[in-house]
Amino acid sequence: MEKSTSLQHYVRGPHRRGEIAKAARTLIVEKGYAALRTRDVAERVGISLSTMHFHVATKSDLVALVAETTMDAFLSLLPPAPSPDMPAQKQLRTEVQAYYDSLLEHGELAACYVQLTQAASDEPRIRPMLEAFEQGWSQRFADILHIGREQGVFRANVSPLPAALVITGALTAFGTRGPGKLEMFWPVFDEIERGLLAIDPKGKDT
Amino acid sequence: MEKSTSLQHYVRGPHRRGEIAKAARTLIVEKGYAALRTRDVAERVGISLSTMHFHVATKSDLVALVAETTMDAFLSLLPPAPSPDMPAQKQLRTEVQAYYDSLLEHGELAACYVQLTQAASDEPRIRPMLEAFEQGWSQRFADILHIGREQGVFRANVSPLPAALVITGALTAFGTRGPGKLEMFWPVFDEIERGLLAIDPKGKDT
DNA sequence: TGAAGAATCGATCATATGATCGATTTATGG
DNA sequence: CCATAAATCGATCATATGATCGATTCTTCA
Repeated sequence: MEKSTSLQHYVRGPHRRGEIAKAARTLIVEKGYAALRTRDVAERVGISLSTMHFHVATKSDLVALVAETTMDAFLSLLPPAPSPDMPAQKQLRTEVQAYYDSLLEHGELAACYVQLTQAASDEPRIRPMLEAFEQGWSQRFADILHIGREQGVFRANVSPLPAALVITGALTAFGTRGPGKLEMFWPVFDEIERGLLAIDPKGKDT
Repeated sequence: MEKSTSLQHYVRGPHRRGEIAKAARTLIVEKGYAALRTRDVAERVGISLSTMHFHVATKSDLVALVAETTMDAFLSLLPPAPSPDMPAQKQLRTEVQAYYDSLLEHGELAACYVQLTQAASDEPRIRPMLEAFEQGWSQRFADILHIGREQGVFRANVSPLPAALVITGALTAFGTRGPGKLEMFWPVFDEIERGLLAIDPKGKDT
């Protein structure tokens, strides 16, 4: 239990903030925001509580840092912005697939997002961030739906924004439920898609 | 600040547990489960911390008590169980209307439910309760959808359970968002309904 | 090479919080 | 009307937790 020989103490630059943010996110996902302890974060990084406070002054700052990095990471996983020149049904699938992949490969992000939602009552600073994120995400779906309606692939009476809220609402539910519950993901999306598609009897047009 | 003349101390019977549960629920809704303090609950009821512990031994017991009473209260607001002999579209509306009413008149219940979801990590005892509740609620919608499909009011290719998850997922999102966001409730539901209804060209049958 | 500053640590503080204990007060049945 | 149990309270404990302080070690660069 004695210190290993090669411990390279003393990390320079802003690297430690990244490590701290990551550790905090992991702990938030594992035990929930309510159980987040600055001590545990420091221990996870392998530094003392004091050092941790040196890099991130207060717990409030820590939460804000986690919120920033988490949502940035999430946004970087999204496909290109919706385009009127691409088939809408495919764009919808792609968008949802990206979310599904994020749940599989980066489940921490969605799970952490849910926790941050709870943290918002303690930390009003992060609320605007969360709202902007959620609104932006819904808008992507609304854009796709609008495009698809123009293209005639979706029902003519689709209301883009409400329909987008249906999608984000239904899919967000999978972020909260633990893994294993993911088996209903595609059945749920398929059901949504069936409800959106224009009835195209016999594939004839006009 | 001196004790009012007529303070009827000493409440007999199990009445205090009810008061405590109610106070705890209110506080959970106001400030979130993470900020729930046994002291605050006691103060809200108007008793000392010791008395509070006399009636509800531990904080864990308190949370379990809140979970029980909250879900019981919620269930009591639901309409009669789905019936194959009634028009499914109307039953669906009724079911959703009941939920909407509960959000308006008893927003504490849905809000508290969301908080209890978070509490589940600290308090494993309440997890089975929450799961049973959620499963039961989704099943009600699944039953209605199945009935409606048989009746021909809903698409023949509706999958009851996935569609039910779409509904509960989309509607649950309104429980988390604060009031004021409720204006999108019915547009969202109308969109869901449009996606479910069988195309009934010109209202002719067979 | 030798300040100067960046990074780290151990010790400690101040407070919050769940829980316990013993004493006291009140209602109730016999 | 009084003895017993239920209900209440104040004081206190034990611990958890965010934060601070001063000393120490390492890195950098002039």
